[in-house]
Amino acid sequence: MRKVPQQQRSREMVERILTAGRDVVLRDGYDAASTNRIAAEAGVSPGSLYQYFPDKEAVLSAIVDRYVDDVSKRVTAALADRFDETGPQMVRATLNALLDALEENTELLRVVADELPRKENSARASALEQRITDLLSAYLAARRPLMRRDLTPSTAAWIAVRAIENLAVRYVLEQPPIDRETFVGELERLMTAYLPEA
Amino acid sequence: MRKVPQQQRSREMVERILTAGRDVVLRDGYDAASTNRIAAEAGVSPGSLYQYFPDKEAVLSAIVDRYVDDVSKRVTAALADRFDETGPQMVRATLNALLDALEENTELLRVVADELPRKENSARASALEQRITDLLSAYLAARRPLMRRDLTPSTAAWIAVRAIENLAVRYVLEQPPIDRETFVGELERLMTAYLPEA
DNA sequence: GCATGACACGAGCGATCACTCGCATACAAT
DNA sequence: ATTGTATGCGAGTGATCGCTCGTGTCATGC
Repeated sequence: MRKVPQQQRSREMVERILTAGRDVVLRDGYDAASTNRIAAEAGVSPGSLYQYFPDKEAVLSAIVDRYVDDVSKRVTAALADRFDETGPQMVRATLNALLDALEENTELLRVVADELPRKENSARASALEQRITDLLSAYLAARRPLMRRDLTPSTAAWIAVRAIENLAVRYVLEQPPIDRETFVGELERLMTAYLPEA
Repeated sequence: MRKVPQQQRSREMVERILTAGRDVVLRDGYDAASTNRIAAEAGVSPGSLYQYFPDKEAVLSAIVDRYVDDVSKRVTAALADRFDETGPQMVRATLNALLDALEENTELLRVVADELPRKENSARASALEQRITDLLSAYLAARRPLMRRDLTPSTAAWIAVRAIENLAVRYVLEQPPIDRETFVGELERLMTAYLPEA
């Protein structure tokens, strides 16, 4: 942000720009979301937009951040809630929270996951991934005595987290002929089979 | 292709355009790969480029197609070679072929997987995914008597193929602190644990 | 009510882009 | 040699883009 909006009307303008930007992205696609068009959609002049955003990237970044932060919070909250329960319950609860969050706005997910170059997302997404990976890694390390001796917790966590995350996103976007209950059950099985004593 | 090159020199020109395009993409990134720049890099005029390619998309598409087709062929070949062996061997051989193919040109993989919007890839990548999914699905169906009764082969195949593919790509691109032997072993375990009788 | 800074405007700048077209050249067949 | 065609050229077109800046309006403190 180039300048902090101080008056009520400017704060409202920033808000209008963000929601207009999201609307343009949803309606016309990510590539068509030019600053001029977002400003027009928001009923704001291009110059006004640049009073509070340093460049185009900042506008779109703010829009995507809102979405990713929302998903992030819901998933980490679900995981934290069940952190003391058994492995299968943890997987199930976290996965359900993730699927709920992703299914709530499939169109925005499609833009973020399919239209944005991964590069621009990696910082955001990998922040969440890393947080979850660390949590799971710690969890596994605590249970290490019960597990295979040769399995490094961080390795298992790296694999498990990426597998689950990607499968959940693909499931929501591709809508394969697998009903959700079955899907959740299978991923639970996949994880408990891989990490049997967790 | 707008026109089929008939003489030797025009075929060479098309070749020069494709390799120049790949070089530009690798050096300057996907977004910077404009038709003018590719033509300049190839030592060719923009007009000439458009004699054999209908539009920009066709040029970049041809470049990416080459790469994806190459990876595709190697992986399907490896899988077909081991199709009559046991599950673990199949997984190991296929995964090794995939990792070999991906590691051979990490930079191009990065462009295709990280800089290209997934949308533009989905047709290409999902063709491979679908082929492998079908193969694995048939394989599992043939062994169904040995397996859990409630597990639909196509469901298990969908999950297994996407999990392996994504994990392999991410492993090559992110280079997590997991050595390759361990990684292959873990994915083999992940699969054999999930599909124990396969 | 007046001054001051925050706010909003929108025409337009400079750059880039995908793509075209009129023209010159090289090749192949006769 | 001549002719028809395939090839190649590159300046140029029109459109779009991100972004600026000079101008005017509004809110706020005094």
